[in-house]
Amino acid sequence: MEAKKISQSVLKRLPSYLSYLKTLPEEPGAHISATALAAALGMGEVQVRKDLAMVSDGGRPKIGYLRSALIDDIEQFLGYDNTTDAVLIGAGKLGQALLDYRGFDEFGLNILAAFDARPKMERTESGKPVYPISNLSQFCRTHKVLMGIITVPGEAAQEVADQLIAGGIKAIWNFAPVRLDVPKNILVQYENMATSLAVLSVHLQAQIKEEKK
Amino acid sequence: MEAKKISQSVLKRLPSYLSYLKTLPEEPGAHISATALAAALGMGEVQVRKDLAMVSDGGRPKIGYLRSALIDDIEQFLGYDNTTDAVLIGAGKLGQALLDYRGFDEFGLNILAAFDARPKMERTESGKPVYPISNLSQFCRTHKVLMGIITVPGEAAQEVADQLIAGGIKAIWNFAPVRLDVPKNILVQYENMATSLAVLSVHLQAQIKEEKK
DNA sequence: GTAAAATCGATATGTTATAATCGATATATA
DNA sequence: TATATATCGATTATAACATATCGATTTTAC
Repeated sequence: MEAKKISQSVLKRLPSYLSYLKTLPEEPGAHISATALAAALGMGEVQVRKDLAMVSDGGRPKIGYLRSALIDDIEQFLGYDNTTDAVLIGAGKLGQALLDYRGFDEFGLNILAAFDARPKMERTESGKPVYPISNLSQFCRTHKVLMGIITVPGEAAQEVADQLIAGGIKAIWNFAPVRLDVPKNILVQYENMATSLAVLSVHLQAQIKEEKK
Repeated sequence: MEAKKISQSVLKRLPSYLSYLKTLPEEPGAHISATALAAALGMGEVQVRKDLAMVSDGGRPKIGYLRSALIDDIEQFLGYDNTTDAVLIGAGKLGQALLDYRGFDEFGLNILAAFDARPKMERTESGKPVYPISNLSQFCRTHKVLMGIITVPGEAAQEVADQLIAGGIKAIWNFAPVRLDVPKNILVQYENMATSLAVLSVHLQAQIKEEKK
């Protein structure tokens, strides 16, 4: 199955399928239909079928997809089968939470080390080293790191990004609440709590208004 | 300016405008044009104009929008002018990071207290109380809390959600990597790191492939 | 062996979001 | 005062996306 071009929307739905499939028991010959998947996740069955058709080619009528094969297909498509190395900058609470999160290897993500302007410790709880930020771009170059995770305060984020790019990084996962100015071949994925809050807030306002009626 | 219905996409862009506007100097009579905003954020100027037209009505040709009025309009639209109370469940690293984040009041969000299955402390660094989870729904009812923030491990998330709903909550901000089963008048906003990772991962795969050529 | 049921895949339709174009308006400058 | 310029706002066109419908295929049950 060779990918051509995939829309952002489809791409963002794939992890849901994957995570649901993994909750299912691991019976060797177990199959699952697009219909069943759709019902379980509360989505349209046509959409699920179309999405799966993008990454796999194994659906059989009356049977569905072979669970294990489907998992492999999605993981391969998402590139979770080969691990990518990353560095994290900003060893505050949020940074440590990410550093010690054990679930990332499931996504093929391996955080090599953390950097901080003023390291308070040599290693995190899970044993990841914490270096001073001055070594950052050097480290990225020598270890051929492709991804940087930014968890520093907003004021420092742009400078960190610049150093990451100088170190040869190709993608940035940005938790700082600022927009980064980067060359256009660098992908920045914003983990934007503000947008989530906006959605929630507007919903709550509407609820409150509704109740007053 | 009374809102009718607004699309999710527009809604999610509004915080960007707001945050950019706030970085501008606070000169009393300062104006900003939709064109300038678009250029600064790297977006299409038409889209910006349409978005702003949804929440404000003050654009004047050759002048643009009055900065302060525009900020007020967006904030009012997003409901950031009246604060909503929230509780947070799961006082691990991520939970503490959110508890101690001082930026939430800017969004009208006020976290009253944290709950944990096994509280390790009475108060967090910033002085927020940490209670045992058994008091959760009682607390929500007596304080009329409308929003719950879930930062527990995936296995515990559904049970926490049930208790929140029993306590009368209307919206859930879910950081646990599972889909929650809730009544349909309850809004669940997923803070889904997996989707972000998927986007990043696919981009990196493409980059690597590109380089090999 | 045949019929029924269920599922896939493809095509078609409708809806929504994005982008482009054009005229109107207000300010600044000559 | 008149003209040029920049910006808004509305209208229209384009594209992406989600949803619905249909036929083909395969398994199961009788």
